[in-house]
Amino acid sequence: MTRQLPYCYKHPHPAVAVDLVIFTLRDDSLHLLLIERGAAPFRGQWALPGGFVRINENLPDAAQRELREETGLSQGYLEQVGAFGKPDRDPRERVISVAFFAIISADKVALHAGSDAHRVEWRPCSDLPPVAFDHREIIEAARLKLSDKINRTTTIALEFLPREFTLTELQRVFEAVRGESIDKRNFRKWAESLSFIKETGKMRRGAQHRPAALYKAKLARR
Amino acid sequence: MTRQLPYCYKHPHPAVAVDLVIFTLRDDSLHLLLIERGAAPFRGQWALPGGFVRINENLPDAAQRELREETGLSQGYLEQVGAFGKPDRDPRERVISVAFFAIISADKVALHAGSDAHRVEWRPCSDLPPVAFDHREIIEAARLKLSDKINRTTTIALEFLPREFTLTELQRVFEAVRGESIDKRNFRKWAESLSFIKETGKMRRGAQHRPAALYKAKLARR
DNA sequence: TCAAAAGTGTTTGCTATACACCCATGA
DNA sequence: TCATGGGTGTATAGCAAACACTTTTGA
Repeated sequence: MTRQLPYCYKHPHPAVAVDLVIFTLRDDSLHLLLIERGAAPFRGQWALPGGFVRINENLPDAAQRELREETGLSQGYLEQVGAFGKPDRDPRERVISVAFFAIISADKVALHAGSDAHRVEWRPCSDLPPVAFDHREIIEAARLKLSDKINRTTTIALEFLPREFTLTELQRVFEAVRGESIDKRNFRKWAESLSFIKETGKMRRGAQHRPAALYKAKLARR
Repeated sequence: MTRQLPYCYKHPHPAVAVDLVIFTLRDDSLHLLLIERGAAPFRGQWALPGGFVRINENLPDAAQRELREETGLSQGYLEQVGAFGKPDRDPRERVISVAFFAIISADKVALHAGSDAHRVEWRPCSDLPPVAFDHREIIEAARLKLSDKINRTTTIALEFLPREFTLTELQRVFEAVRGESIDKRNFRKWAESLSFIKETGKMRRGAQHRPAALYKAKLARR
């Protein structure tokens, strides 16, 4: 018995996990990463990537580790959404989940099917399948937090974009996150006042229309 | 051995606690509740009230329970701040703390010294003593969240006040939370546009100055 | 030459801020 | 009568939103 269950406590302890809501922009719309669960419970259902926190691991480190395991990315914006702990949210045992949201730019992702997952897929936020556990609730909280955050801390919009980007691409980020379209002239006037981006002098050519000026962050990222 | 440590798991589990940042307004300034710890670790030091989450208890319920144990109040605004989980934040064992902030009106408090606390005191936010664990960090996060929240969700300002209040008292709430003074005429003009308060028709008399009109929430609280 | 996105200004209304004096009361 | 907070209006500047046409390219 002690062989199989070697960690003993005076009082009952819950397990603690991290779950990740990983956002990206594809085809001008907000997507997030779901995995198809390869093990019970909820085997075969879609769910957020996540896993248990190691006993000496900081919460953001655990989130970072899961992010790397699912996407191959070792950097990317990460922010805590909060703790979710309804007693029956996991049928196995009491599990408190600390949710994080992450933002990554679509051009940098290499998806890895994890050991306990069949498939890993980007799904549009506007059309999500049913998800396991209380992950729907976590996703809603993360979306709220993200749209709050992008309004306050405009710079994180850049996390969705490659190093060089056009103003229209930047506009699409705000439109996707806010879920509404923005007037082009008003947006560009407002973007001029942003102090954290600058023109590169280069142009993006090759499309069947007028070339677009390329911008980048003033402070180098990544 | 099994007698003393009867709860056994295959993997190590952290303990999970809730900690409370309980705000109130006293003498026109923001205060929060601290307890003097009566037991190790940090015996004799000031700390936030809190305790372990029971194995079948929802997180907000645990916070509500702690709030009641410390203040005698069974209602009051409660909102999660987030999870704090540095591996060494508690010297006893790995403890993940889920912090909540609460708002209560000073006129309703009956402080109870808990079983593991010597003293329970209101302390001004502007002049806090050193606190145990990572509670300073939790307090800062809670203050940020509170001032965010009061700007977005104006109605929670009422949580600081008795059922009937004057406009000056309401102004003091915003001033204390924002940490800056507000022009009286601008405030009152803005307050007129609030749809969730109304005049009672009554006046607060008895002070050595002109009586003040009393207001209350349009929707009955408590 | 056509389709498709890039780029560009002005007007209007609302909201935030600055600012100073008289009023009603209790001691 | 005096100290104390209660109560009131106007002017200005800055920001958000509405709104339409010309330009440049690749196919």
